[in-house]
Amino acid sequence: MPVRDGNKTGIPKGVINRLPLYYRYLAELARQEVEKVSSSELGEALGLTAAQIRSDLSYFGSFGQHGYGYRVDELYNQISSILGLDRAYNLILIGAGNLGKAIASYQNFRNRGFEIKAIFDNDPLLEGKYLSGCIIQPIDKLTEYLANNPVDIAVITTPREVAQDVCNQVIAGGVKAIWNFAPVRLQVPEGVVLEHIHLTNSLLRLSFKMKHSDKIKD
Amino acid sequence: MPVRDGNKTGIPKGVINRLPLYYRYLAELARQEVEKVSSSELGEALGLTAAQIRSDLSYFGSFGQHGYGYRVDELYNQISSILGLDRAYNLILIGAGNLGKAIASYQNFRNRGFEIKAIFDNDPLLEGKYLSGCIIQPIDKLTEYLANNPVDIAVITTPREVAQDVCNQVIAGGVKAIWNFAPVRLQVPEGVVLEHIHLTNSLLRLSFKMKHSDKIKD
DNA sequence: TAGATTGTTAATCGATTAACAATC
DNA sequence: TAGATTGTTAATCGATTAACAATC
Repeated sequence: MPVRDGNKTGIPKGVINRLPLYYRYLAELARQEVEKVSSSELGEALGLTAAQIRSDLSYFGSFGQHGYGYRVDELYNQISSILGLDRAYNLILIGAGNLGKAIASYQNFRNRGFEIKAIFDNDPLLEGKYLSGCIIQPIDKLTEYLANNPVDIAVITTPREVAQDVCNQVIAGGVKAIWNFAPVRLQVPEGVVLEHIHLTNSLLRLSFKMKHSDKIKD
Repeated sequence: MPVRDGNKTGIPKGVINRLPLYYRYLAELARQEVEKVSSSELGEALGLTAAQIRSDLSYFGSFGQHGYGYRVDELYNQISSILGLDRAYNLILIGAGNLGKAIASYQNFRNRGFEIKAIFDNDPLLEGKYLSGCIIQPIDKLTEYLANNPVDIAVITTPREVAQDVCNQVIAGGVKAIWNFAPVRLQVPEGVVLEHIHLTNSLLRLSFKMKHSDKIKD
């Protein structure tokens, strides 16, 4: 499995954004029991060039066959593995407000091996209630929980005021990945990975595009 | 107000992503009653180069003063206007499940002039209930509503199966902007703008980063 | 084999950064 | 005026695309 690039230069962000697209489209093809696909067919379907798809894949190895294309099931498995979907993840969720409830109830993640194991919230009215099969615990139980249970990903759906504090706590407890929904740029040390879903920024981009739709690239 | 670029080449995506950052940080500075800020101070705070900030702003005009920097309140107002926040928007929300409820209850948008005026859902159990001050209506009232009320933005929080169909309906009703939370790539005609929040893609990126944290750029 | 499509290199394109004249 | 910082051009960097030898 020759890899185009050592870990000197790294994987460009655009590649990381496109991998989930490939994954999802290949999942769809596999469901339809399509056997093979070429980079130009993939490009056609996803609005990308064939060259870009081949180039993206070549960061991770050679998965196709000259003159044939890619076997759908094989490429799907390879990309699943590249995305880290060949294992299960333990999640905890901090903040059981509306957004936290929505995420806890969302089944798409669970189906792919991301399971919420514990939920924390500071509201005494929520304490002891069940949400998606988890009992809601007060946040001062968080450190104890982290000391006794393996946690891969912390999902932060708290108000912005406490998000950084919660973030620091879970990092202190050894969590290495944070999925943040609070509207604040969290500071994390080297070695902790972070994905941010920022609803307001997205809405502001939409508003911008409405005002400037004539002069937007792409 | 000399603009660096006609609408020949357009505004790069990166600029659109950064404008909300500038907006939010300037709002914070204004709240703290800071009077002036330089591009290097902004860059420092946001993890960007001073040159990039000046370059981004120059797409829209010249807002600074040589030898001084930028007046916080003035730049804040200018960026607000660039983002289209100098007016109000009428929103409708289709899909009153967990995610729809979370968004309807989220006050951050309303404070900036984005107001949800109507909510639609196909579930007969929800019909007639109130959510954030709106009565939940069946989706077959949607076309009639669009014919009689101005709608700037449709928020789609339906299941993926019906999202494209709902999208087509609102576009047929004249809506020019769609904020999509359903896990599907919506097809929209020229002239309709689209912002997509894709929770699963974000989680897959996080998973990827966990597996490859050693070889990621930036 | 002939036809097709990969993987990869070279060429192109676009975005970021550095540098600096303009100027408050 | 001297010092500082902008707005913009030129240089650099990185990502995308085109081209093609390798090969199934």
